[in-house]
Amino acid sequence: MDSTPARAPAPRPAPEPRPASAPRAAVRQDSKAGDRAADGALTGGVSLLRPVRAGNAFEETVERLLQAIKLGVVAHGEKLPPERELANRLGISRVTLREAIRALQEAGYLDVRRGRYGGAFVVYRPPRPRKGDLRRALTRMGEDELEDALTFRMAVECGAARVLATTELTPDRRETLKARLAGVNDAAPADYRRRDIAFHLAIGELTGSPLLAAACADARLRVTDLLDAIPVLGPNIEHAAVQHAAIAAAILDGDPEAAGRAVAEHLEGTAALLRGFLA
Amino acid sequence: MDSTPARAPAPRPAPEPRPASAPRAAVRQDSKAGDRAADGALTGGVSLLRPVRAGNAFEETVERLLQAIKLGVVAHGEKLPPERELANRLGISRVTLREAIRALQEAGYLDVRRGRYGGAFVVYRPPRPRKGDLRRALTRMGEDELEDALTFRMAVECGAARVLATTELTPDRRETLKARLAGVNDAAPADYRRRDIAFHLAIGELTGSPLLAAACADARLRVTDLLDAIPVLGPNIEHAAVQHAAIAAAILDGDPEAAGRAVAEHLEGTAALLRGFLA
DNA sequence: GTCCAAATGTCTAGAATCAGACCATTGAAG
DNA sequence: CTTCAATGGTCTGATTCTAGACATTTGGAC
Repeated sequence: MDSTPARAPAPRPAPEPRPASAPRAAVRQDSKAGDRAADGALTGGVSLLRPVRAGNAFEETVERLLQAIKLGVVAHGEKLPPERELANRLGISRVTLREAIRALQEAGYLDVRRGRYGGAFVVYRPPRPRKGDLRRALTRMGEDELEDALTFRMAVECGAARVLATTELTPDRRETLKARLAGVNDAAPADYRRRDIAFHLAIGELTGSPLLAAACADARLRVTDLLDAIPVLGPNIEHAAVQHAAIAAAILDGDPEAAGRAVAEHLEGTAALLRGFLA
Repeated sequence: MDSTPARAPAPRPAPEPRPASAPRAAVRQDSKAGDRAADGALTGGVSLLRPVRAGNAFEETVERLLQAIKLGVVAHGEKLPPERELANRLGISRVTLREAIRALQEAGYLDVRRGRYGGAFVVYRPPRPRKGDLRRALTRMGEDELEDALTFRMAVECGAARVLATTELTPDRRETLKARLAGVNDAAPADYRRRDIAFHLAIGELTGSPLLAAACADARLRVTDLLDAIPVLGPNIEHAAVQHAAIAAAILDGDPEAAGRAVAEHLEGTAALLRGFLA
């Protein structure tokens, strides 16, 4: 602790649970909404006048990198892109990026080595879930937020699957989808979640729409902590395998409705699983 | 041009067209994707290592407010919330917000009055579209980006409709949906777009998921400039009315598949209309 | 007519962020 | 063993953004 850098004397890589100011009230049904529905002001203000930024650049960067690590986008043993390039891609200055990396390093997610062939290597494996993890994770995000995340994910992934099933897919892309499906089924237990994520993200990415791909990734990572907190059980895996197969089949068949339905069923199952562990 | 303020000597409320560096290649099909599909690195990096922020706070704020105005969330003659409150909701400092408001004022979107009952009043009506507007709007965003936006919107709105049709709706919410539908049908031509937007946004908002509502708003505003650039024609309105009715009916019926299909058809129509004007 | 509340307008000090130049370390190639 | 290229490490000055105090304007209530 000799030469403390300019800022962030105690950076918090796991951003403290937000104040969550008001006590939550399940899905408030804004009763005034109906009044001026026909022609008055739109209620849209709620969605448009929301915060422009989620936090300062440092916090958002830590969050992003942590997501990339937890989702397995950069797997254990791999390294992040060089600082200069990464800073560029993230649209932030190198200084800020380095602060974020340092925070993740101190939190034990990264191992930074210098010199040629150096870099920021990921040293992190999803921990075996322990009892109480789920409760703790839920406390951090709140019930409303969970419902929000689940609903969001349902909509976005169903939509993506539907779109993908409508698209004329190149052989390349068909292969990718099949490979990802096989990947999940072949996965060792320790790697299951990562492969599962890969399959789900593929649906978004194969549409060729960066916006949609980003939305799918966003939707998924909002439930990562929760899902990481429940054990991967045999029967669930088998159940999921059937559903995954149905999703892939519907997409490859070019049947949008079936694709949407299959995804909905699958995610409904996941949501039920989560709720089950909470009850 | 006498007393130039501290910063932003020439704030650009309509952000200059991004460099769009490389010549566009329609939906690049990344042929390397298949290789490591099964177990290697996810391609997800594309979505996760994207820019953390879209610009500086000032630019993003201008953009947001402009969207709120163009989407009609704050209609002509209404005023924005007080600066302090708005700055709070947007999560930025009052100084930054004021700069954004000033820029919009100088660009002729807002009329700011002080004193009690003062505020920033919207003085803007969507201009009558003129020939060439569409081309110009498209030049600003690029073809890839247009396809991206259309795909994104398709997925998100279909998903939202599906979710909404699955939900048990309160009478209140059913009424809101019906009212918005009626609103579009009753609209004077000048107000048509605003009411149309209101109907579409309602689908997202009624799900009760802020994330989903925001995604729907985001999806819609990415095509606002384009849609504002094509005239509102009688036959199209009638066609849209039928489709709107089908969407609402499917949702109120609780038929997710029909809802998804109806939205897909409607948006396909809109997309075709756009492409038609471009061909 | 006076007062007051609600709004915009102004200022300042300090923190966060940036761009870019330069230094230090490392491991491979020659 | 020397050299070199790729990488992380450090520093600095300028810019942007923030928080909060304080000033001014306005129109209604009494």
